[in-house]
Amino acid sequence: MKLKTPAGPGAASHAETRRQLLEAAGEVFAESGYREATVREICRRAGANIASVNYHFGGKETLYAEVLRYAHSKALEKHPLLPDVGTDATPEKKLRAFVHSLLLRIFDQGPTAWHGKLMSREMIEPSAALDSLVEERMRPMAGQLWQIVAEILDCPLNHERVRHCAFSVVSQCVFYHHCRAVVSRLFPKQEALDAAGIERLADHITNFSLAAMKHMPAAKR
Amino acid sequence: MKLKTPAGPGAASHAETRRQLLEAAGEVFAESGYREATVREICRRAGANIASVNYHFGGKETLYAEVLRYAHSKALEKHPLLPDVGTDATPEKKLRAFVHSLLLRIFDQGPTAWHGKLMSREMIEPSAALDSLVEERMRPMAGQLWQIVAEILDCPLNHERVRHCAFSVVSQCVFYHHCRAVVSRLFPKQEALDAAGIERLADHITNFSLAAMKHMPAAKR
DNA sequence: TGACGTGTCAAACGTTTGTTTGAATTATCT
DNA sequence: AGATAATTCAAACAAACGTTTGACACGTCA
Repeated sequence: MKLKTPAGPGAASHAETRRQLLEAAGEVFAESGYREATVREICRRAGANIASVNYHFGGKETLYAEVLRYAHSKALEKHPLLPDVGTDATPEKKLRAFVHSLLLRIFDQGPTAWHGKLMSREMIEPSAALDSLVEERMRPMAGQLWQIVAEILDCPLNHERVRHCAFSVVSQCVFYHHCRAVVSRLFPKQEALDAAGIERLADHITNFSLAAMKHMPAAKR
Repeated sequence: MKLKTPAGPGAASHAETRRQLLEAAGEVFAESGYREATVREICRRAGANIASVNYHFGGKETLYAEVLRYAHSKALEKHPLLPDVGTDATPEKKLRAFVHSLLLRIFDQGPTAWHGKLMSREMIEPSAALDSLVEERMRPMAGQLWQIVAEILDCPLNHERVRHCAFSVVSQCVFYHHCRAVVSRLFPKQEALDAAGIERLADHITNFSLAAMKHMPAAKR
């Protein structure tokens, strides 16, 4: 990897500049959204010239599409779909593992924390990239959860109640992330969601959902 | 209501122009977000001049704040917080009423369907207007829910568990709307959320949450 | 060395944005 | 009717945006 001296420009490689632009663009797009994000700010953070976006990607819109694909593959390589739970574990333990893993994925705060925010924006303003994202990443996840829930409920997999309860579980996981703007305003001194906070949140969601599924009134049909 | 002839303008009242601007702005802000929405498009839909936004509201940002407050009060007046339940009702019935009313507010599909979309955008991209909105509208709502939950849990109001469970209830309500892009892709023939569908969803969320709160393992502290 | 292709740079381009302006129009009151 | 304040209008404003441009620096091969 070649170091670029600030004063003497020039010798940075094609691929390296591309990568730095993608990383910077991911940050800025996640923070500000597509429209409010400016090419100037992206280039500033990437340490590149204003014209570099058009030179390397052809334009702002093409860059955004590339960033989504880049984020997708990065998230896949960091958080494999199948968590490490033995198939012989109790469904209760599987649910706990599923919830915890989902929370970790959502609240990932590494240097690439913009993946989650980018996806949140896709929820509200879906682009063409969401279709493949749902099919490749979310449908397998949903299938896993349904099997766990169906085991706990002792229901057939395609029962309506399985779907409802699975959504109830997922909804609690995504809530603190999606609505963090309101939550943090309601509780200014809310505990930071570090590893320990995520553990406790996972405990609450699991306990809440398990108690619910085991004691819900019988299905009407 | 007075019809305004395009050629000969004039006699629309101050309040009427304000209202039409608020309605048009609600639509456009919900469709495009704050940044992408243009004052020109808002004025075009309102049948008003480009300068009217600055004349009546002082600017785009002030208009947006007014639209948020307008949307919330309209939604609240259409679907009151706790409709037709007396203070002597059981906490179970109160919870059911709260959930149902919240769902109605979120999924309102009348000519003012932009309320929900507007709130979703505020969650992901909070503006300065969210602060007052949380304090004036959402904190009282949260207070009501806490009282109901505390009654059901038989806990003191400021117990951590009350807050967690209340969030679990709300999260289920907002999920189907917030993540509808994913839900509708997972189930292309998802049942439409008409009045009956909302009733059934309210039943599920209430049953799920009541069973959870009544049978959760005892609090650690 | 010299010519060529690649990547970077500062500057400028044309467009769109929110906002301002000053005249024109309307309503209200004496 | 005439005067005054309120409201609307077309036009123009400065700023910010994405994009384009032409010159410049560097590595490579003849």
